[in-house]
Formats: sequence, C-alpha cells, structure tokens
Amino acid sequence: MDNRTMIDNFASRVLAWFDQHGRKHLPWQQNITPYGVWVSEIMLQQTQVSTVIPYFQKFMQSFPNVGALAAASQDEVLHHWTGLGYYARARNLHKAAKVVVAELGGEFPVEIENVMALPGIGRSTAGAVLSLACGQSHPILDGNVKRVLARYYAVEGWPGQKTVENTLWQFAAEHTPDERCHRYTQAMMDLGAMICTRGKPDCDHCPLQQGCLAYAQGRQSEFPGKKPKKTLPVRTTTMLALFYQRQVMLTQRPATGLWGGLYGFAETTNTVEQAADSLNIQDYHLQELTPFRHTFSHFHLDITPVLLMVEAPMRRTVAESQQRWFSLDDPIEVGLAAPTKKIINEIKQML
DNA sequence: AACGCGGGGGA
DNA sequence: TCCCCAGCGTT
Repeated sequence: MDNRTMIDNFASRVLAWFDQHGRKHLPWQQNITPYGVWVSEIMLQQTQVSTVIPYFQKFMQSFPNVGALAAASQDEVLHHWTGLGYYARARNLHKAAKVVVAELGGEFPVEIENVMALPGIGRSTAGAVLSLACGQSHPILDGNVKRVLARYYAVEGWPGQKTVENTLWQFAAEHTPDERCHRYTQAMMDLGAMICTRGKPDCDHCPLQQGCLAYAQGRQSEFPGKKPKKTLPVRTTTMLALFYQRQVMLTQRPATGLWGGLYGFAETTNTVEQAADSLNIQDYHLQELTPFRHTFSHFHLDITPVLLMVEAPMRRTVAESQQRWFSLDDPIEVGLAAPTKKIINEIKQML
C-alpha cells in the first residue's frame, strides 16, 4: 500500500480551493448517476466542457439510462455525436451499454477492473466515474491533471511517452485522498481547466503556487513537454453531392476507421465525369461548391465538393446498398462528419 | 497553422 | 509493450 496521510497538504489546498471556486453546477453534477457521469466523461475525453454541455443534455434526454442507450440504433447514437468528433467514442459507449445490459443486469459495475473492461473506458475514465459517482478513491490522469502535475513537479518530457505518463500517474495516486475524493477529482479537473491553463496559467490564484516547481523556476510554459511535431501530409478528395428533388445521397461508411459508421458523400480521386460514370449517372448538371481544408490529427484533407444534380435516381448495385437519399427539408437523423454537414449547409443556402 | 486531448488495437 | 490512429475547438 502507501503511506500517504488521509488528506495530504497538496490535497487539502486543492479541496479548499474547490470549496470556494470549483464548478458545482455542471449538468452531470446534478442528480448524479454512474451512467450520467460515464456519458459526460466519454464526451469530455477529447472535448471541452462548453462544447459538451448541449450534446450531453440532448443525449441524456434521448437516452436517459443505460437501457435506453443499449436499445438505441447505432445511427441514432452517432446522430447525437454529430460534430463532436472521435466517433469511436460513441460506438464504444453504445457497445459498452449493451454489455452492461446483457451481461451485468443493467447495473453499471462498481469494481474498477470491471469498469475498465468496458469498451472506451481506461484507467482515468474508470477512476473518474467511480470517484465522481460512487465516492470511491481512485486517481485520474486526464489532460488537465497531467498539466497541473507536470508543472507542479516540473516533469520533463512529453506525457505521451510511457515513462513520463507513469511518473504522472504516481504523483496522481500519491495525492488522491481517501476522503472527499469526489470533490478532489472534480477539483483537479477544474484547476487544470480554470487556473493551470495551457496558455496563460493564473498562478496568482492557484492554491498550488507554493510548492510548484514550474512556478518557482518561471518555466510554466515548458510543462507539460510538447509532443514531437511532424508536418502533416495533405490528401485530396472530391466529394460528390448527388442531388435529386431536394434530396442528397449519402452512403454509410464502414464501421471502423475514419468516420466509422457515419454517413457521407460519395468520394472520388478521379474526375467527376469518371465518378459519375461509375455511379451509373447518365444526365446531370454540375455545380462547383466551395473547396475547403479539413484537418485530422494525421493529415490535412483538401476537399473539393461538387453538386451533382441528377436527372433521375440511379439504380443501385448491391455494393452500393448503403446508399440512402435524405431530404434537405427534414432533419438528417444519422451521424454526419463535420465536412459533410458543412457541405449540406452550403447546399441548403443555395436552395 | 499549431496544439491538445483518452483509449483501442495492431506491430 | 510500444506505437500509431483519430476530429474537433481553441489559440
């Protein structure tokens, strides 16, 4: 075990700060349930609080409990994730809900090993849910906590490196108290989000200023260490917005990989004429839309969208059976990537 | 244009 | 076990 006091000096300063300044009125902090905290933590994994809030509220309205989520279709779940990004999070959340219903009697597990066994939940998210929703004492290490600890201890190196991450986990565990762990977990996230920010940390109001090595050395901006950067390759694609009687044709993408399970426009790296030919389109009128760049973590995608107004809907081959026509007059209730939505909006503007 | 974000899955 | 992958908002 460890030899930490129940609440060490570090933790007590963090907790006292939280009592005064911490966030206590976030939507997932009301009527706290493991399910609600779980959903919020998954949404928060790569996304800031202000972005998450409206998504969380709509999600919880549509899927108020784990049973409702498990019973929903994947399209319905991805639709609620449209615009949030990292769509594997939604697929894993949905998959995990089905596991909870099918194998755990609909009860979210309370053993950390069982929580971590669910798809999409690792050590940090498991610790966050169990401490925030169940009052269990577990450390977390999200981006906020990494920043706070890397600065406090002047931890050199990029946290994506295993050794650096292990060091940070050790510090995280060392300070996590047995008592008031729910508030401590929330406090560390708030501290990173509100005080110990990436750009301009507000050290004057930080409860950890005393003892912070980065502050003492005036090196706040050097921690955490930066990810080694590489120039992103550029890929190009032409997106074909097939248009017929105020409807656009979208195709569901494969379940895994980029934009997995989302609906998108037909794409080609050939000419529009060749693409139209291979889609069995005989007569059409072409209109150029606004090209733009969409950037992923690994590459830039330069998108040339074209509006392809067809005279008749093509017959579909078996391979194209994922194709569906969506009316622009109705809400599109499937998952859409941001560029797809952007193109649809441009088309709507023109109508 | 650069940056940062948790976890999955393949090497 | 390591390393690559992923989509946005923010700065």
